[in-house]
Amino acid sequence: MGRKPNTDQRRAQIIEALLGEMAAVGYERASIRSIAARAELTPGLVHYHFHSKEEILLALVDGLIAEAEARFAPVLDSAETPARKLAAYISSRVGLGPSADNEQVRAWVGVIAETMGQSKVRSRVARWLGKDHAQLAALFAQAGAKAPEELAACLLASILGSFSLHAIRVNGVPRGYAEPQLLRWLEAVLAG
Amino acid sequence: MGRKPNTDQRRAQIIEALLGEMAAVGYERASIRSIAARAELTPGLVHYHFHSKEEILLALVDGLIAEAEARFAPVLDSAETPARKLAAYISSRVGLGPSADNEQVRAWVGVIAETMGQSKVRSRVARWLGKDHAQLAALFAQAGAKAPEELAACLLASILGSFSLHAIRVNGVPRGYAEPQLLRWLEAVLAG
Amino acid sequence: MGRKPNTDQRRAQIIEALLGEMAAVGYERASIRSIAARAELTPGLVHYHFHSKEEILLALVDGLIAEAEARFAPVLDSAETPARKLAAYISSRVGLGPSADNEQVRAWVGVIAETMGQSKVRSRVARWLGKDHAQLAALFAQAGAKAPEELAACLLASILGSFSLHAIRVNGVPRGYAEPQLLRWLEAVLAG
Amino acid sequence: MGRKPNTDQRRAQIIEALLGEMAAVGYERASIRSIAARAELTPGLVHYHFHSKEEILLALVDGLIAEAEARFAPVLDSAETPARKLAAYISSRVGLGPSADNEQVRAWVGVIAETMGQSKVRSRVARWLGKDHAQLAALFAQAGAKAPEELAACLLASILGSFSLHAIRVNGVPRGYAEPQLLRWLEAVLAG
DNA sequence: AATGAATGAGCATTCATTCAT
DNA sequence: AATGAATGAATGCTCATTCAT
Repeated sequence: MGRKPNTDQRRAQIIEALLGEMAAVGYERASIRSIAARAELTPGLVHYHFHSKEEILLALVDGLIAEAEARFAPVLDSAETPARKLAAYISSRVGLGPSADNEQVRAWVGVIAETMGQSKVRSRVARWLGKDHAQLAALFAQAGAKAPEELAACLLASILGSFSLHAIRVNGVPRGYAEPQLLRWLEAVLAG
Repeated sequence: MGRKPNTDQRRAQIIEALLGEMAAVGYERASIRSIAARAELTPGLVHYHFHSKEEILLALVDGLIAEAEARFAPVLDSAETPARKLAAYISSRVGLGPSADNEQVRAWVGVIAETMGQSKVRSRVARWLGKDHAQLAALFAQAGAKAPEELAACLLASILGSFSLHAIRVNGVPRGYAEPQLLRWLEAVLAG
Repeated sequence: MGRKPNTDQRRAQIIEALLGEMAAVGYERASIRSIAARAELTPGLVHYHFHSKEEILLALVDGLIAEAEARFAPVLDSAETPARKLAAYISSRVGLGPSADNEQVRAWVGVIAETMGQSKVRSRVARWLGKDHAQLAALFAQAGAKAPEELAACLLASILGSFSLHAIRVNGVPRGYAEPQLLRWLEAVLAG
Repeated sequence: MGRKPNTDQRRAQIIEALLGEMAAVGYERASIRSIAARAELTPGLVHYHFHSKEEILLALVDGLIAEAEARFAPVLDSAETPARKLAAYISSRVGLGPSADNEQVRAWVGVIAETMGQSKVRSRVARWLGKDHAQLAALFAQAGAKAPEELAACLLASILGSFSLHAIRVNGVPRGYAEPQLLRWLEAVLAG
């Protein structure tokens, strides 16, 4: 009857290891060896569970996207007004708490960079951000704001940028600045 | 007697080629060969003018920073109030026009990613952003805004993020959204 | 499950190939490619079994030293007087017979040269020769010879030099001169 | 009328620089650049005065041989008996004094190693040592020693080996051991 | 499912040498 | 005589990937 398949667990292990490597050294400098070492596996086994290095990256990207969506979806439903939904979006993206995962934020910066040279990564990320953008623009429109598409873009940019700023570790940048300031901005924008 | 040095020109050529490669495929996938090919030089000559690949990157980073500073410095002096200086900063960073260089923006995204794995790149970028952050925070303070350091960070993040968003080429994001929306945000924030 | 390791055999193969290359062209001109070709392996595999070229050299040096020691150790114990031990030492080093390995002698000359630029090689060789020197000096002292440390040095030098002379292939130098002449010298020195 | 040719001086400068580099890192690791730097010249100029790197080495070898011969020739004539001539030979080769040139000794070890891979170097060194060997053998024969050719080989080996031992810097080896011990050996050998 | 050997292309870099000035 | 740019082959090494066990 063979042994129990553990593919799912192994894949998760490997994806997690790539996340760590990307946060530490970036995608290109993460080798199959170093990923395997971090996952406490052998290099051969990594290729048994993933056809290629790119495939691990794509799985990681899918996972990061799914997690981000999972953080927003429940609040989206419970918030009642467009304004509250927008506020919930902001909090779900940059709010501190268990989600303020250093490695994940750094991995995102790496993913964004890979976006430029790897079309499959780009198409996944662009499709997701496009969807988010449309949703946010709709909420801004429902809330009666002017130039809702520009506002949505501005919000997305601020969030992505806060990841970069965090990754660069710039001196003088206060911790946890993003959520209150973006909420303040949201209020002003919806008011005027 | 002897041959006229042309190192300055060659170095500029090579740096420009790296800029193009980074915009196209990122730093790690830019090989000395591809850089040389883009600059129409031989690989050996690249190493004659630069000790290492990292050195080219550092020169590129220095150049990008110098250019960004050169765009802001003149307007800083001519603007008379802190509010106008902040507005000038925004325009100098994200304003469209001859400076809206596609390649440069994409190169910046690559540089930010390299920030995570190459300490020399990080220290240069972080030092520069730290200086900018301090300057912006001071201007916000002079303009009487609350939480000036957070505002400065928020502004920097929005700018960096607009580069990422641009590089990813997300569907639905309107062109040139950043300048008007950031100026709108600035106004609101300074109004109180 | 899994594949049987053959690293030991492969490493031996590679070390042997370096020995041959060193005898033929010296260490610096022995490339990983030429070593691999001689061992009938691919260059990548050489680096799979050895981290670096230097590591192969160090393994070779260790092997040469171990072999030299293995040739002397048994006779050391069976010889009964200091004089006989010294004679045994000479024979074990320069005696003709199955051990008069042309390649090995030439490799030694290469190793001695590498001693000058590679500190790890030097420290290994110097430590071993230092031990031998001390042992020889003690034996000379026990045999009642004057200036035992000088004699030990002179003996070591004569042996090393015989390797060089052999490698250079000087015309007129008779084969197998070293053992009888060094034994003759030993007798004279112990006599008076 | 053009400038005064300084080729001879430049060539001497370059040869001297190679000597220093060989003593420091060996022939293969001495690059034209490093040789030029040591000679305080430009790399291009090195190739103006020497057609190739090998040519510099050959000139250095010729110089080293000429110097060694120049040290022995005068004493050879002034010494009256074969025994004294042999003693003079030993002193001229390993005697301390102004001739105990560290760099030169180390360079010799490097030359001997190059002997193995570069036939032109080998032929020069082998021819010279062959001449010396014949001369020494003749002197031993005139002095009535048995096996003069073996003795001559043994003497040459002892001298070459003392260079190696010096280059390796073995702990415990007393300074200046070679001359007295070789003279002692000479006496014994001629007596018996 | 897992191991570790094996491959071959590619990498940054070094270097002797040539050449225009 | 001298400089410094330019070339192209070679080097040690890394790495994703494949494969036998």
